[in-house]
Amino acid sequence: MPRSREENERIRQSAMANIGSAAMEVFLERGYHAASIEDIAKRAGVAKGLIYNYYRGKEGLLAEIVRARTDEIAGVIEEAAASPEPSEQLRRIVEGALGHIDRNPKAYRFFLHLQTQPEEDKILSKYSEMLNKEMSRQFETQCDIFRRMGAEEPVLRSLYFSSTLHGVMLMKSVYPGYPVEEIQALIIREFCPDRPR
Amino acid sequence: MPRSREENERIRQSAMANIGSAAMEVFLERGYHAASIEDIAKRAGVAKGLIYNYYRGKEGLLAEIVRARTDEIAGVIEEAAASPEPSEQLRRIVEGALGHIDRNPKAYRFFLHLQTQPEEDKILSKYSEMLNKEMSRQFETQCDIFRRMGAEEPVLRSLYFSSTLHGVMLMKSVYPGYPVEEIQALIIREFCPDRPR
DNA sequence: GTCTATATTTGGATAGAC
DNA sequence: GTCTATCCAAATATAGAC
Repeated sequence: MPRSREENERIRQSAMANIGSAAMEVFLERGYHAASIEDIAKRAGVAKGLIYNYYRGKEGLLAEIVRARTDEIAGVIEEAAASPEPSEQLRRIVEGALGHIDRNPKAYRFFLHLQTQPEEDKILSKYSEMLNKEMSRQFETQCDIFRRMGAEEPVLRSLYFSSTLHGVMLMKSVYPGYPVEEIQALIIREFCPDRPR
Repeated sequence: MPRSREENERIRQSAMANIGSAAMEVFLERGYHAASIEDIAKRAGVAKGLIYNYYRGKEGLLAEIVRARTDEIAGVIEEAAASPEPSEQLRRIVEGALGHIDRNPKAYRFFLHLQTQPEEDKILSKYSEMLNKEMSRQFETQCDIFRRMGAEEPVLRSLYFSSTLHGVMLMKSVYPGYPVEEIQALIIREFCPDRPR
């Protein structure tokens, strides 16, 4: 007796998710170029061939992962924007960004690895581009926040803020024992003035 | 008539340097994994086979480049240490680091790409390790500087300083129009108090 | 000392059986 | 829907001629 359509659909969904998360794991562990389809198939417990049934190939897998990441970045902004207070918004950005990286340092490392890909790499630079674009959006919002806080040079200040924040994320993702908590406090003290004054 | 030993030696030196710098160029342009020996040979204007006469292979070429980089890092510290004034030392570190990256953004990007290589990549993580070690040395010196400046928490402050500095380098190497000059002024204002007080 | 030709390996992708 | 077997391209590395 043939499987029902619903049953098939469920199987497809589950297989696809399974392969997707296996790919995520292997990419984080090995990096994009060094990761092989073979590895991913092994990790997912399926045959190589099956992967091509669900994804366009290695690049298709990456595309999926990058999309998930941009969603995540957008989520942090959205979270921050929910507050009416600019100083509080900034604090949420800091906490959102550092909290996420603290939970999963390998992920940020991977994306950083991706973003530092040489531009000449036509395949990968496309995805690096996507990440940059999302970060640009975040940056715009940030500039607004600084404007509303009455900064003299909001854009420059926002840039300085971003630099610091990304520097911290970078260090955290590269050096295991990095004390995020303390540093986070420093950033907040530096950039987020207390409301009551 | 056979060539003299000196002549041979000269030719060897020159060929080796030629290949080495070609490798550097191609690595910066393409990244380690994507760069092929073929590319490097073409760039150097020699045959593929010859490269193996001078280097152990692709990895040997990378080793050479990383060694050059660690020397460069050490150079910045040395330069800074030449000043007796701690605040001035710090300023030299900032200027040295940012100056270098401004002159050659691709290089920093490449090394960052290398350092964000997943740890599981046994081959590359070795070189990533070498870079980290040199940076640790730099960090130690930095802590001393902050100590001598009378900071309350020199290590934490040094860490924060490094984070900011590397964040700026990261942004500069990824975003073309990044205004290093202005940001550099901000850092110096923040971390390097004027001597006369 | 350098080149050309070739061996070897690896990994992405496809075709067809079950 | 999944697997096995195979193809094909690319790239590292080596052998041997000049």
